[in-house]
Amino acid sequence: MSTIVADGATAGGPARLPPIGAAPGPGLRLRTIPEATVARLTAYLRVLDRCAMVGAELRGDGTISSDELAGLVGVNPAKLRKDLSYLGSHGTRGVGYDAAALRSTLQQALGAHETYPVAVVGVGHLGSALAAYPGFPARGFPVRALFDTDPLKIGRPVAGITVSDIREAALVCRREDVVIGVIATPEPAAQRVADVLVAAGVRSILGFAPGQLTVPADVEVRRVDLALELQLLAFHEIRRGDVAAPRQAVP
Amino acid sequence: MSTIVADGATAGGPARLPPIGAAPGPGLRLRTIPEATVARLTAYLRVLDRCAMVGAELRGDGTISSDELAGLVGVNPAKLRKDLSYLGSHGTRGVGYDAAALRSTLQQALGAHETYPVAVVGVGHLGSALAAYPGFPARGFPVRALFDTDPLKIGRPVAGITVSDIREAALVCRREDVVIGVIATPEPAAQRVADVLVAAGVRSILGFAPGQLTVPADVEVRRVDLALELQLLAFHEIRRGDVAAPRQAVP
DNA sequence: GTATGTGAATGGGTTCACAGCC
DNA sequence: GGCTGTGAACCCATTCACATAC
Repeated sequence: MSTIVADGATAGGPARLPPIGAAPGPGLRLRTIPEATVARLTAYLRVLDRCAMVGAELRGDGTISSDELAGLVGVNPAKLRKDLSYLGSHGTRGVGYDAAALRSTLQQALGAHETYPVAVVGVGHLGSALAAYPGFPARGFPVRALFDTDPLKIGRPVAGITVSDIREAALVCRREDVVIGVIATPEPAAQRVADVLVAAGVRSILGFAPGQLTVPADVEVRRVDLALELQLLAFHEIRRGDVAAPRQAVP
Repeated sequence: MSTIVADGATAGGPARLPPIGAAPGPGLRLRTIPEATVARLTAYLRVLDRCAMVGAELRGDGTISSDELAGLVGVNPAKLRKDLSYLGSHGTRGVGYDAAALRSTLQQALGAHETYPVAVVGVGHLGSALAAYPGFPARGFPVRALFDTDPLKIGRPVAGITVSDIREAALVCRREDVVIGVIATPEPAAQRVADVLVAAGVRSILGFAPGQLTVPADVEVRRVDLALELQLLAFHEIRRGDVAAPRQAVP
């Protein structure tokens, strides 16, 4: 399912959307952007951030071409241009993109200026690691609450955050403005936890347990299945014939 | 010489499945199977495993219909049938699939009877959690080696495995028959670690660091970008307008 | 009647190639 | 000259609908 975002210019597309006259909110127009594109936009922003910090990798005049940026990110230049065109972002033909302006546009479109407090449910090995994962706060996702059911864990600090009883989820999530819930519990508890998070008002969930989660339609769920990733790698091994077939099971 | 760049996106990657002629096992026809299908096949197998253990959820005669199985997994029945058709798996029209036979077919196709030893590089919070993650050995991926560069960690046991010096990667990987390498280091070290793993003979890599990894063409890389998952969830929040309106912008 | 297997239709996303502008 | 922006072609994946088989 694809989606939407801010835009200023009318880009290509089968049916060109009429320029929205009276924008509802403050100043942002909406168009649909493929999710795959959104994922890459964050990569572009990340690289531009790094360039901005290092102050290098772009030319003296502060511009960068689609070829250069695409090379840094590792994608096809045409894809990058099409991605950026969804934002109506204007580069300069014959020159490239103004790095600072592009960075600002991306930040705006991705909401990178905002902060999205996160709650992690399940303070086992994985949950603890996520609580301490530096990449989350670094990209605007501070972990502000930890939940568990284990009385031995509740009340104790993990990665600087006191573990709360899952039964207080509604209270704590409201207090901490939690926007995203992460489920790092064993599989059997995952659905129950999802229900609790939804009841607590969380409408975005990242789950690490395999198996489906049933949630209301207005709740967005993403799943990361770590074992599945290994399985897909293993499948390539099989296909290569690398793994010595131990037993020959032939029907 | 030819190198390939690991493509970033979580879902979007073009499943390149070259119709390599290396005839695999006899009897099993491994044509090109879409990667998305492979992912779902593992889900089907997982559900069938659970049914087999519980002994329930399937009818007295040991059959299960595409509607039933699809319902349990949470996918479209037509999709399930098409997925299974890639395996040439024969159900019985008017009846359904023999659960035991289907399970066996899936195990065979996915190599689920095999074991794929894993090495985790980077014994920080995340690496330690992965070393202890029960889902890995449960699905045939025992973690057999841990690597780090920190002298304080080397030689000490984590999750029952002694941490080795990364400089001994080649030796240890060969000794432990490591097939898959997992990179759980901070971002700056990721590329170096990938090089080391490749030199050690590992041809399947799962990376948790954002940013691209450059590896030889015969090495398969998958990436899990945890912060990106949150970013995509956040994007949906923005689209919904849930998050307090981003401050006015747009020149 | 019931449920599979599969061509056909649909839709999303990537790549190509070139028109348009600097 | 160089580089962006974008229609069009292409490819992969999902969904539909129905002929086929039990």
